[in-house]
Amino acid sequence: MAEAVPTIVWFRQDLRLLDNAALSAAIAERRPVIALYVLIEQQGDWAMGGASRWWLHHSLASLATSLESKGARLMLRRGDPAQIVAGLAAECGAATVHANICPEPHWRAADTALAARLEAAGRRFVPHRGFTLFDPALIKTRAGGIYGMFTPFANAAREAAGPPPPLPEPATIPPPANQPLSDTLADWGLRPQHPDWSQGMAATFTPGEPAARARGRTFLRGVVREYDTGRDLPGQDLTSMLSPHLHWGEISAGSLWHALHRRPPDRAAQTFANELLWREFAAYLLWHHPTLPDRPLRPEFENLPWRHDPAGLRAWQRGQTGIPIVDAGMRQLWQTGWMHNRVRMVVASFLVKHLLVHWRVGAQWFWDTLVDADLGANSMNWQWAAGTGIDSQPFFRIFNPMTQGEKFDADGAYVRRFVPELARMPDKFLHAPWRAAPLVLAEAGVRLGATYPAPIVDLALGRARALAVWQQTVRGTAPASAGA
DNA sequence: TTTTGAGTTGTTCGA
DNA sequence: GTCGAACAACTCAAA
Repeated sequence: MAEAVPTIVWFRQDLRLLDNAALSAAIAERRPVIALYVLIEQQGDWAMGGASRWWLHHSLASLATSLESKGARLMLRRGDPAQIVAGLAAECGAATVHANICPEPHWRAADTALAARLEAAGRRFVPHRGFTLFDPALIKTRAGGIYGMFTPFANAAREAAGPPPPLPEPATIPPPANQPLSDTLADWGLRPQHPDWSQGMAATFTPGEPAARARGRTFLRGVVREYDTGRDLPGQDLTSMLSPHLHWGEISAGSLWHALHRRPPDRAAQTFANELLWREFAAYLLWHHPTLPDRPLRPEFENLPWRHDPAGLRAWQRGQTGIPIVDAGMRQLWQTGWMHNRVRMVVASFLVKHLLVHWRVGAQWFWDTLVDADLGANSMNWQWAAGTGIDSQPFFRIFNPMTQGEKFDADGAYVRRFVPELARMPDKFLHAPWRAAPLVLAEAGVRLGATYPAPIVDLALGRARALAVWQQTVRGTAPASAGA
């Protein structure tokens, strides 16, 4: 029998075996399957961040193990993806390349380039839906436009054709007779060294499909019941923490969607389904607005007078702003590669509104430090925080971080965990130590400006200044009584 | 085409 | 401490 022609399945942000349309389609061809991952040597602002690289290393190691248990091997190559994949197809004579579609502009550009190269060589690129629940190209307003608000989008999505039932994990994956050459994962240097700052992440997360499935199961069996109210409380572990697993595709959004819809409908499960639709909306917006990471969706905000404030930015990044809930969030991010959603809104609002630092600067810090860094979600949410994007709510909605702390971390469990120097402060002043009398501070062992910073910005003045700037930009008029 | 109802997540003030 | 109104009128999407 002649050497069988292999087919290629190209993994990107779908590092899983279960419910993987590209993988299942490749196996269905009944040819030897070459599983491939290509590391992109991407330059520029949105090159993969440090936390993402750490996650990717471990997720690829996990995927390689899973593939080996099915009889296949994971090929690793690095370089320009279209060139690498087309080159490998030529090298091994593959007729088809299967991949799951990703919404990021660089992946779409790579797919277009690859499809052209393959076609020119008489081969075929076969894209599949994998990252999103719905095909972003098919969700349009009645007038044929692109949705700019969440609720109408979500309503339309619920009426559209949803994800098919999850595909089973393949029993075996037939390998080619001759394995192409592969890079060695360790040589890619994705893990941090000198120093190795990944311990906090490793203590919080386990990358890879088995851990993703386990977390999904645990969440859907228990925690989701309290999701409706509990998800807003950063001091309690009542969120799914599935975001990095979803970003890397270790678990598919579709399988979670179906698991939710197999349950009797309750408010908590509906709230979680809504969060999946927010993830969907972010991918949709990035699909239709590829400039989302760099340009405000509302162009008048190009000219907002952002401040250059290296000292303020550094204090924010290190969790040394003197605002406890902000510092707790930024330290959680630095230590664990993740931040509670409620606190993300607070720290983003603080940077953008109180410090008047450009939202893209904040987005880039998140990009480098989050294990769940996702171009669509990160860009959409920072534009939301800055009021430059999808939300047409009034511009004067400015989070007061002290009030947010008192409301959502009333017992101070979150702040005390990540800002231990304030642990002995009484609840009443924990979120505003600058308001405490000297005796109270002394009894708690706190010296403002020494053991913990004094606030780097007066919250009332910062709010007034932001109101003035946004009002000027939105209405083109100076406010009646500018506070700054 | 025009009209109409509604929009993730807030804060402050004054009764 | 709690509650409702004001903030200020904009943009989106559907009818």
